[in-house]
This record gives sequence, structure tokens and C-alpha cells, in this order.
Amino acid sequence: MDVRTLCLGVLSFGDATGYEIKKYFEEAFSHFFVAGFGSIYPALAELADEGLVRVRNQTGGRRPGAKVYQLTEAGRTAFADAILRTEPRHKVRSEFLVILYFAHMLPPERIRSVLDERLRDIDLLLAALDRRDAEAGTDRSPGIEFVAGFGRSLLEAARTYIDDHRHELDTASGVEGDSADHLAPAANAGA
Amino acid sequence: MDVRTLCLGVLSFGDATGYEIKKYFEEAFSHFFVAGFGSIYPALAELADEGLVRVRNQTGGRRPGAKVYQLTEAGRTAFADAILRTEPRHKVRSEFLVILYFAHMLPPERIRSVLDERLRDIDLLLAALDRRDAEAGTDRSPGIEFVAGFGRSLLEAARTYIDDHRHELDTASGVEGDSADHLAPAANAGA
DNA sequence: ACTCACATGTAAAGAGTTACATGATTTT
DNA sequence: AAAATCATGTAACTCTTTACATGTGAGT
Repeated sequence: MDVRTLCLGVLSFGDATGYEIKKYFEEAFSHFFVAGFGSIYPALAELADEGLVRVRNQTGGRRPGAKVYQLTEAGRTAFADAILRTEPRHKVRSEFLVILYFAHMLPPERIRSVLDERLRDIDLLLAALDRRDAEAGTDRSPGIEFVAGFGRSLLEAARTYIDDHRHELDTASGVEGDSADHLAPAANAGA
Repeated sequence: MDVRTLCLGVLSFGDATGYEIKKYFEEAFSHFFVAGFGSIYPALAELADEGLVRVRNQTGGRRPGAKVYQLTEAGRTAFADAILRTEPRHKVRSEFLVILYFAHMLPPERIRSVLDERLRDIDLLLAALDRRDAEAGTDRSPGIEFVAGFGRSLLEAARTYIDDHRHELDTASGVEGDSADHLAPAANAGA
């Protein structure tokens, strides 16, 4: 499944500009699908060529000149078809885990910063999920709720795992660091 | 980080043929990094051109003619550099979740098969982790243990979430199925 | 005046997937 | 003898990423 198809999906909830579609990706899909302007705008142009979406130039609204996209019947059918036929893959590509796999080649401060950066990203993704929870309230479909809950569960599992196991990497390093573990003044492992 | 870099990482554990490297990817990295022959073989050719690996043709072994790759000093340095500098991203691209996000457009049997297929894949990934656990025993580095444990935690969290919440998708369908909800005849609220 | 958010696009480069194409060796 | 595994590679295609390039409207 490509960005084109998912744009059709976003438009099934209502008309939108390319910019708004990008915002939707960021807010709703960020934990399982990313797309930038560089793939969204060309995708919309192709969809318009193929008659799967219709474009009109906003005249009166707050942003005159903006292109508002609308799903056509053909587009709706194409999308319904895509979600029926697409293989339900779930692919992870994690440089984060590659780096930690080779923790024995890294200095402790690199391990620390890699873990902390990941925790920060996890919290950003969780914050996006909470924001949508608060905005949409109770009127979301079970599918949307399921996907949000799935994301939250996995993100929290990741955070918990990192917090619980990061200490195991303390002895992993092949490079000397400022370990400061001689007196260990009670609580220096606070994340 | 690309396949080239990770090939260097695999070779840091010892010499290997392209085929063996692919096997290593499948067994050890399957839950966070995938690569096929179509990317591994060209990658190895490039690395050889750049002097980051050395190639020799196996003469005496069980597979005469096989190309055995060996990391050079330059290759070792390049890899060490890569894991120091690469951004620790963790990217998910999930058609699985996209499909379920639009569960309101799907017939119940599609939802069922999508979930079941995912559970099957999760179990395959967990089986690969268990296999490596059994093979390698206790002599693995903390980094490798951490990554394996991380994968196991997330995969189990995913399986648990699916098992615990799949029933919530029963009423999600916009298409009639053999719902078998005869005991709850007051709950057919279509989206 | 300045900055942030809105808004749209293109071009080149980078990377991976899929299908094609072939052949030897080992195990059943 | 057949099937599975070992073994290597290419070519075309698809797709995304990154950087570049530009301009308006709203709020401070």
C-alpha cells in the first residue's frame, strides 16, 4: 500500500487540502505510517489524473487558491478495493535496534543518548494519540479506537522495556566511559 | 542505515557468504530489519569495490565456488563509524493497521482473516527469537540480549492486544456477515 | 516588522522489491 | 529420481526522501 491509497482513505472522511491531509497523517497515523509533502503532493496529482479525486480551487474560504480535494465514486471504489485486497503487512525498520545490537562496540554515552532519544520519540507519539483522544471524544469508529489502542499498547510496552532493561547495557560497552559507578550515590539511574 | 552497513555488521561476527548473511538477517533481524537477496548481493559487490570487504572463492569447503566475504580494517572502521553517527530511528509501516483503521468498510470475515494472519506472523517471529535463544545459549552480548528481549516484549504485547480487543471490531463492519449474535439482537448499530 | 502556520510543488538522488535467470549439492 | 537447500546475480520498476523553491495570511 502506498501513499496514494492512504490519501484516498483520508479523503473518505471528508474533503481536504494536501496540507490538511499531511496534518492528518501526522496526527492520526504517525505511529504506523509516515509520509511527507514530497510524496503526498505528487500522489494527489496522480489521483486527480486518474479521476479518483476531484480538485477545486477554494474561492471564498480563508485560504483562497488552496486546492481542495474530494473523493469521486471511482476513488471510493478503488479505496474499498485496496483495503480488501492489500496484504496486511506490518513492517519495522529500526536503526535504533541495529545500533543497540552492536552495543558492545559503543561508548556508554552513545548508548544512553540512543535510548533517551527513543524514549523522547515514544512520548511524542503517545502525546499525539492522547491529543486525538481528547479531540475526537467518543464518536470514533471501533476500527480507529482499535488502532489507537494498539499503538498505545506497543509504545508503552517499548517504554517499559527500555526503562526496565537499560541497566543491562551498562556492562556492554567495549569503550571506556565516565562510568562514575564507584560510589553510586543512591539514585543516578533516574529516567 | 542501509543494507550495506548492516552487512558489515554481520561480517563483524565472522566471514560469511552472501547466502549466509541473508540467513542471518532472517534469523536474527527479522523483527526489525528485512532484506532480500536483491539488496544484499548488490550491496556486497559495492562494499568489495570500496575495499570495505574482501572476497575469496571458497576452494576446499563444502561449497566450492562460493564467495566468502571478510571484513577489512577499513570496513570495520566504517561500520563503527556508522553505528556512532546513524540516527536511531524506529520506523513502522503497517498496512495491517491501515486496513483496521477502516474496519467500518470491511466485511467481518476480512477483519478476521487480517487479524489471524497477523497473529500467525507474530508467532513466526517469536519462533525465530526462541530458536536463536536455544542455539546461542548464554554467550550472547548484552546488546543482542536486549534487542531480542525488546522484540519479544513488543510481539507479545501485540498478540495480547489483538486477543483482548478483537471483539471490539465485531460491530465495526458496515457490511453484513454471519454475525451469530442471536443472543444480543439489540446491537446492530451500523456506522 | 517579524515570525509562524498555511499552502504547493519539482528534481535528483537513494533505496528496496520483484521477477527473472541459472546452476550445484545434499537429503529424502 | 525428486525435492529442498545452497548459491549468485541482473534489470526494471516502484517508491520515498531530501533539498530546493516560492508565496500568502494571520497573529504578535
